[in-house]
Amino acid sequence: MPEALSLPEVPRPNDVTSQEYAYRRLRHALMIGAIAPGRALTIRGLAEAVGVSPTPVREALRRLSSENALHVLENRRIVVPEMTTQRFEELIAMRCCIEAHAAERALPYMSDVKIDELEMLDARIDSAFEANDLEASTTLNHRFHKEIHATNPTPVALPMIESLWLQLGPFLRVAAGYAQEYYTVDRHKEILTALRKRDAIALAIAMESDIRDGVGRLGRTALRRILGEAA
Amino acid sequence: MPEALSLPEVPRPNDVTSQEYAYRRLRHALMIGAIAPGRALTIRGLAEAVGVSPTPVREALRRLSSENALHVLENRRIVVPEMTTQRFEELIAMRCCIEAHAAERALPYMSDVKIDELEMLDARIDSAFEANDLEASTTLNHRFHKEIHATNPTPVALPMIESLWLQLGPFLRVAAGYAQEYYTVDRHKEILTALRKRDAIALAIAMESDIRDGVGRLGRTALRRILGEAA
DNA sequence: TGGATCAAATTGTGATCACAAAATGCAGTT
DNA sequence: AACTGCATTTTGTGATCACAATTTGATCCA
Repeated sequence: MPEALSLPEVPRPNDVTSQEYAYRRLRHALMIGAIAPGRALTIRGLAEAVGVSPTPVREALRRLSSENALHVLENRRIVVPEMTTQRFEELIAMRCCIEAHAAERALPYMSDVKIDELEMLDARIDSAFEANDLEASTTLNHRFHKEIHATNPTPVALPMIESLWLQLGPFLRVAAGYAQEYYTVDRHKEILTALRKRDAIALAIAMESDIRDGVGRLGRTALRRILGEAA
Repeated sequence: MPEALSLPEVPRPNDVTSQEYAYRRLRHALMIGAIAPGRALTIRGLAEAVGVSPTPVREALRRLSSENALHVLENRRIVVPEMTTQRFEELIAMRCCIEAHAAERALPYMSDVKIDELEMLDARIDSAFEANDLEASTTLNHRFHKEIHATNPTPVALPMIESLWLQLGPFLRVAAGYAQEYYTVDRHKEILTALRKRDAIALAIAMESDIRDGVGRLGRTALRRILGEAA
């Protein structure tokens, strides 16, 4: 019998369907790395954990699978995907590609008050970081990026970016566990500077640096150690 | 009562689930533009059209929604998204961004025999194009691009690219209907030349030109006319 | 003619059940 | 101790049913 799965609580407004609620619970758990790569998920197990019947859970699982946050094996068993060097490198490269693109397109719509708000958000990220609060730091970092990309409302880019975050999520906690000190040079400051100057090229570079230095460096060292141990 | 929905047939191997089959039927229909933007889809209607019960259809619909090929309104009604100038421009720009990226990364893995195969595929596209066979021409064009991107097996990029095709699909037939003569300069030749030279920059440029000149130009004129008529 | 009202039909949602396939656990054998 | 064979349990799948919300369409009134 698999150990019971506990999903972090998530607020449930009155009008959300069971399917949507199951989706949010599971998605949030994956996003903050609460479920380890390789973990197998059963429909009935999730149904019990969330407190709904199997039917809405199945729909939630299909959604997550389509976002590539879950993987359905040929056995039809559903698992959190394992991370490999190749996949990790691809995810980071794709994040750079799309997020630089999205940031550049958002730049013309960026206002000074918006940049002020981003600066305040960055301060909160620093606090969460110093407090070693991985969940808050991850969530706030996502919000920082999302606020930038969503300045120009982009129905196309945002879902793709969030899918990439979701795919990196489960690996985050693993990576953080392997890095003795997971600090990052604060590239957000460079992003903010580029925004203030309305410098598209500097913005793209800063965005790429932030991604590669943050998750990128963290994950690479973690992967090296994991693979090293396995060998 | 809404007019009955007829979905193009799709082969059904013995071991595919009803849910997967419903997904494939609907996805293919959307991809080749067989369902018009704005069309509302009902679960029971689809279940009857596909010949399964509502349950697997619901899962298929969730998958397509997560790929942004369908849109769930607040009424919980599910519709094929309408195309707007902004969304169209975004989809094309995103295709350029990701497909150029993917093609560049595939380039080092490209063999001469593979390029030969692509050349033969391109010839078939020309034939389908001259025969005014929109479905075949669309399918083969997708295959041409997919063969390039999948040269380096990319579990990350491919699903995102296909999601973009899927979002453009329903609009394709509309666009083709508005263009009196939908011909395109054959940019595939430029792509092939860049591949043979192993020229990454030329490849990215050719890829972008192909996308913008093909669907891009076609859609832009169509949108202009549609919006012109509406005004 | 245009708009409000209300009953009937339609639709999405979620739980339950039955079934088949796969995984699991336990003997028994070598 | 390791492997095989078989019964049991677990698991995914799909159909059906009940229920609530929405939509539809006809009727009535101004």
